[in-house]
Amino acid sequence: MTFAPQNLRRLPIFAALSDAERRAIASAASLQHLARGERAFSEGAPVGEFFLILSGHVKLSRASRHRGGVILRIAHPGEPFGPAGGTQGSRQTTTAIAQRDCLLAVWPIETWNRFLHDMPGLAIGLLGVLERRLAVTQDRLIEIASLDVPRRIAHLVLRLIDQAGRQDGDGVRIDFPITRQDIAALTGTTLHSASRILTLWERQRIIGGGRRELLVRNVPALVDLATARAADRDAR
Amino acid sequence: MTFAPQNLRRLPIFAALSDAERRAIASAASLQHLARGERAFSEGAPVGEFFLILSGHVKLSRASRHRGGVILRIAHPGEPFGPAGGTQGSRQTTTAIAQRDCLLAVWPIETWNRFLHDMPGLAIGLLGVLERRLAVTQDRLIEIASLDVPRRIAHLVLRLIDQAGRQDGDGVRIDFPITRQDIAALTGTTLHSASRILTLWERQRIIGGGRRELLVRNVPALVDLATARAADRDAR
DNA sequence: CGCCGAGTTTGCTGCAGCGCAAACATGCCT
DNA sequence: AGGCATGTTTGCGCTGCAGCAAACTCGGCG
Repeated sequence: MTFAPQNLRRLPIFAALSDAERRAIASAASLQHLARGERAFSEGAPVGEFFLILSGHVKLSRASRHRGGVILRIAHPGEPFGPAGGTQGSRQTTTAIAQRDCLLAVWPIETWNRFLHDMPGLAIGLLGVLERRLAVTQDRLIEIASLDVPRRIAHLVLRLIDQAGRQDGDGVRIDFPITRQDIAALTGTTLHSASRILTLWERQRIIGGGRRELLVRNVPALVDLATARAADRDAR
Repeated sequence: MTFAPQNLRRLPIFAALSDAERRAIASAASLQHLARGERAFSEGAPVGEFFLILSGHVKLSRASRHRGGVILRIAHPGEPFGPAGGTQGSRQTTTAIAQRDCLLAVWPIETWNRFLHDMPGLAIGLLGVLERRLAVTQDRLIEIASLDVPRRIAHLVLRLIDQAGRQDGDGVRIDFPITRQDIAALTGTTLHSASRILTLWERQRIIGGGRRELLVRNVPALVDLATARAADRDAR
């Protein structure tokens, strides 16, 4: 994605703005490159900027004393991250790490807040984005609170397909690198449990891939695994 | 709380509005009573109204085939519920049940959306509310993903104190009725596990109360339980 | 081109906590 | 005042999965 006003129009966050407003926002942005593994900010750091992903994927995680850490979400191209709306909190609550090389649009937080107050459509757009984010977070909360580990992972993979799936020959490829550890941190389990389950599914030809890769060969089977009632216990 | 514009000013959602705007919003509302156990809407029903709690507490829950169901949040006086921002989704994703008798302000969703577009300050206010809600939901996600059951319950009780605590003689009382089942559904565990833990804490004089009641006698002890590293395993 | 480290697989063991079952308490309704 | 429904406690067995340990594999770097 190039960073031009006509592309910005396609983004939900900017949908309710006029062309002039989009141009003003675009021209106030600076671009930032982030290599894989680099971080845009760390947990606890003062909030200084508002970020929008132009290309790449950013992992937002929080450390937890027990377990390795939990991933709150993975942000995809076109999505903002950093201070949710810009209005609250002066410290970052998460650490942002690039899953792959990224190009980011960046605004100083004061500039962003000025836009937010001057352009009513921006608040509306951001409201929609936050609503959607809240809905996804709530879904994950329900899953983690009520499903066992295999079902949680099945739901996660389906969500990843939805957010970042790309048709690829005989299946759907998740188009950014993701480790078993990441999958564990996204579903509230351990690397070991996640690895076991994915290996099993690979043997069943439901998924494929390798190191840092994830390819879903049989989506319907995954849907079954995600939704089936306990009673179908036919592992191995 | 009476439903008058000068009281509305104190609510975060209306903070950025002018008096005239608040009056317009107030005069467009209708009032609705909800007895304990009654529901404002059910999961899957079409979204028709935007709700604001004037008094009482409303439980927002979602059924899940496994487990009894999960509580997404408990909304308190001054908080809106129903369609998050009003902009997305035509179906309710949760069921809203009164934890105790409630008085609600209600707007038809079209009216609410009109306000949202005509009053820039309203979108800003709602944005802040959603940000806060998202932050709380994320906290819960982290807890449930990384902490064991006793710690999750300790965190929950502390959060309840924060949201609905009222000084009461020798301790802090949660000022709405809440069952062990509710506590289980808020922390992703079973009634039985929750009961065991709370009974233990009652014997240790950390909490008290009875049927549908919760009184915290020793807050620092709870903070310890919530934050202590695994290593302090001194039950009984 | 071989070493090294990051990522992954696999086995084994123990236990937290779920599932089931049943008794019990307490407030509410008639 | 009694009966009933709702909420709570408690016991017990079983198991999913965390926790530890170790081997293995691939890709990249010197």
